[in-house]
Amino acid sequence: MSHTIGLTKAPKVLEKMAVQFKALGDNTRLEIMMAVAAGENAEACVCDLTPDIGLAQSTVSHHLKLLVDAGLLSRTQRGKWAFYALTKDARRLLG
Amino acid sequence: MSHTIGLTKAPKVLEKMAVQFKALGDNTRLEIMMAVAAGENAEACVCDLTPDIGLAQSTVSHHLKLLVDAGLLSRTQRGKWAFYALTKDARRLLG
DNA sequence: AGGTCATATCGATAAACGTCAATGTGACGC
DNA sequence: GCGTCACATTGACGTTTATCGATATGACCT
Repeated sequence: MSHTIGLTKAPKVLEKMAVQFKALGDNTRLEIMMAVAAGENAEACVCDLTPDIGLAQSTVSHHLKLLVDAGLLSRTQRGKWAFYALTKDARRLLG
Repeated sequence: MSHTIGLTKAPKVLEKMAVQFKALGDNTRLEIMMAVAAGENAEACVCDLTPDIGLAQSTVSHHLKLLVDAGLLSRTQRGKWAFYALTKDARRLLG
């Protein structure tokens, strides 16, 4: 048992952590995450998110893609709408 | 009991979270954190960190200041050396 | 097929960021 | 006090990022 609390990670793991932290390291994206979490069934579509966030639809879409790529949001298409929900990683990091 | 898992936070809290996540959202700074955690007594001085990281001393110093400002590292001067250690926030986020 | 609605992508622009070399500061030893 | 060592700060430079408006895609309805 070491005193390092198992904090030392492989470069690949470190890279993923950096991507996820970077994705959450932005006020707008944190607000998006909160808005998604607060949505009905803990999910939300862009049409609900955009007015909440108060930025252009293209900007919100851009942030959503970034969060999905980081593994923090999942995307499900239902009809015309795209629904986003928090992943396990996101709940672990934000809990 | 709500389904939002208490994820909705006050703006001030959100701001602090963003600052901390942003600070950790960089490979170099994550490596610094790991190097500090791996140091003897879970602390390290700039002279030890700089060769580990492989960047200019001024760059390492810059990142250290950023991490201290984010509340993720503490700084203690002992003689000529400045020792850095992980804060509780840092251990919670990296654990 | 054509129209419309929801979302994604593109191109541009301004601000923020990571890095370095050079210089400043502050503590120690002689 | 003077030189030196450890670290911090400054100024500059190229890269990345957040944002927007405009345009493209893709699903539904008639």
